[in-house]
Amino acid sequence: MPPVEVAERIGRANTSLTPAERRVAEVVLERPQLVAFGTVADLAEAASSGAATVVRLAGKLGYDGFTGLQASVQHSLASQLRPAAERIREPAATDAIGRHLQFELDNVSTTLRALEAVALADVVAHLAAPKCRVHVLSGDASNGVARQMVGDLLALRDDVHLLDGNDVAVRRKVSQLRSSDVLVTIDLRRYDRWVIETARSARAGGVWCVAITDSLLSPLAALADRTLTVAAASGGPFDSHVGTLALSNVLVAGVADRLRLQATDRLDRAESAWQSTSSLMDR
Amino acid sequence: MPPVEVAERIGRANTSLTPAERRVAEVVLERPQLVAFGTVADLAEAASSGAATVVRLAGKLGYDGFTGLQASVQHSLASQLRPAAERIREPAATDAIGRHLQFELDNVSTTLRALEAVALADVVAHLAAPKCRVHVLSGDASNGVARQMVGDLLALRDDVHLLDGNDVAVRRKVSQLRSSDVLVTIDLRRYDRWVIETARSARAGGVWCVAITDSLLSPLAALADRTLTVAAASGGPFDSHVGTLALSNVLVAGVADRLRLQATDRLDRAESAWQSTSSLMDR
DNA sequence: TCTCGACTGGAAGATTCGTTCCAACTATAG
DNA sequence: CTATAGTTGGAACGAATCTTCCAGTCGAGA
Repeated sequence: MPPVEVAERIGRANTSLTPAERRVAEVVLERPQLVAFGTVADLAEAASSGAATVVRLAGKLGYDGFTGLQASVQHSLASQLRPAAERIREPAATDAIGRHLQFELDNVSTTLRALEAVALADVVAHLAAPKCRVHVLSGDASNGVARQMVGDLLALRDDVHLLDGNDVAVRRKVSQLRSSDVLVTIDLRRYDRWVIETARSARAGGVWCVAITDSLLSPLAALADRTLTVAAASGGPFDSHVGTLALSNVLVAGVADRLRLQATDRLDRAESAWQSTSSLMDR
Repeated sequence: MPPVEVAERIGRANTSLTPAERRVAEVVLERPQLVAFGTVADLAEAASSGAATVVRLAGKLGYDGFTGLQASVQHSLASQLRPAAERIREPAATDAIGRHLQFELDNVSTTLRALEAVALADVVAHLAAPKCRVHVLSGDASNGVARQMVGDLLALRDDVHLLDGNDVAVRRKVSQLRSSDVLVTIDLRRYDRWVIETARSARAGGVWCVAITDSLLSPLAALADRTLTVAAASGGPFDSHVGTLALSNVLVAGVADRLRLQATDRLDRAESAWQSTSSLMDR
């Protein structure tokens, strides 16, 4: 939602900006109103820089001083104002992007609204249980989201595993499950047979199962101890897993909240490891 | 569309306005941007009145001079500028789920609104190019989303690869890139150094690069041919990649649209393979 | 360690802007 | 026709803002 004109120029000047100028540029992108309505001093304060730096940035971007930059932002904002009011009356989304936007907003909204607090708390409690092992099982279509969940949970606790690989490997892993383990199964309509069967055999072994699926009528829901439903409507050829990922984020945040002490310790250790190898960069 | 605050006051003072003041008030209602962005002189000229009349009107409306009137209009305009339409419906943001809901809705909304049609078309064209190979490179935190994208694209076309594994493997793969290839790099702030360096060396080899990142000021944006920005605000400990996934879905849908014939053929073959092994179930 | 260059923010100067004052103008009542 | 109250816009004043200049600071390289 930042103005296109200035965003374009900032992107072009990206490499030639000094640190202080970069701070100002970030504020310009993130808070355009401050540029449109505010003054040089306001921007400078928000960016923790001097007024001169603000003016220099404007010049570097090709504008005629801060006045030129401000005029550009005002123009962009004004053009965003009219259509905004008119689009509200007209919910019809003609363009492809707008159609996707509606689908995805609806997926997120439907998925999270359907999530009940008690169900969430129950699942989180199991995922945060200290001595259990967590296994994530996913249909092929949602494999990436499942990996995302595993990765996030691994940053918070040990013993989180994705059940994948070939059929033999999965069967071997499932045979090793303990009754104290937790299984998260993610699969939507057009269910993968092997996923269902794997989940069923795990359940038969006494593993506590939570299903993340598209309907309470799903075969997954039939064998799970808890079922969380997701919306996956899409404007494209495949199901959208945006709602699923949003749900995963809520679960992960819940686990992080429960494991605050251990998790922060874990994160700190990871952080210091990154620091020592300087494998992360801020800019 | 006119700001409620001033409209209210103008309506209240309706009868006590002089002719010239009335002309100014009309302009204020019909062209609020002129008040928000302009000066006393601008308003006076638009209303064919003197500057003093403008100031007098502001005082009559109960504002502290023109400055007060302008501040009021700016405030109203700024509130109309945000995607407040979705937030207002939400009753409150007290519970954890509601907070996540707001974050994720905003991520999706901001990300897809920032997507320009021409940029989308350009990226889709490259991703759908017949003879090129597509490589996806991702930071650790967005690994799952990257895999999701690779999986979806693989359902539509050949030669889509995720650049991962150990450092040596990645370097080997990068060294094999051709100038006709396409590289999709996904990484957000706290950029993984190896991702940036890998992308840079690929770019040096003439590979067409698209960056999916959180800001135009990202180091990725500096070296990419195209940059798509995503919003990743989160109520949890980690960045949310919901917006990124939504963007990926739009890209995938675009590619599917371009490759309709080949893609449907591909999907049909996959479908029949599933059918023959009955590896998918409807219920 | 020293030098040179780039970067940065404070301060002065120039400009614009908001406010106020007041003379000119208009309309209405006597 | 005249006088008075109300209205209006130009002009001056003071405040705020933008711009420019410059000395201090930091870091890289010799």
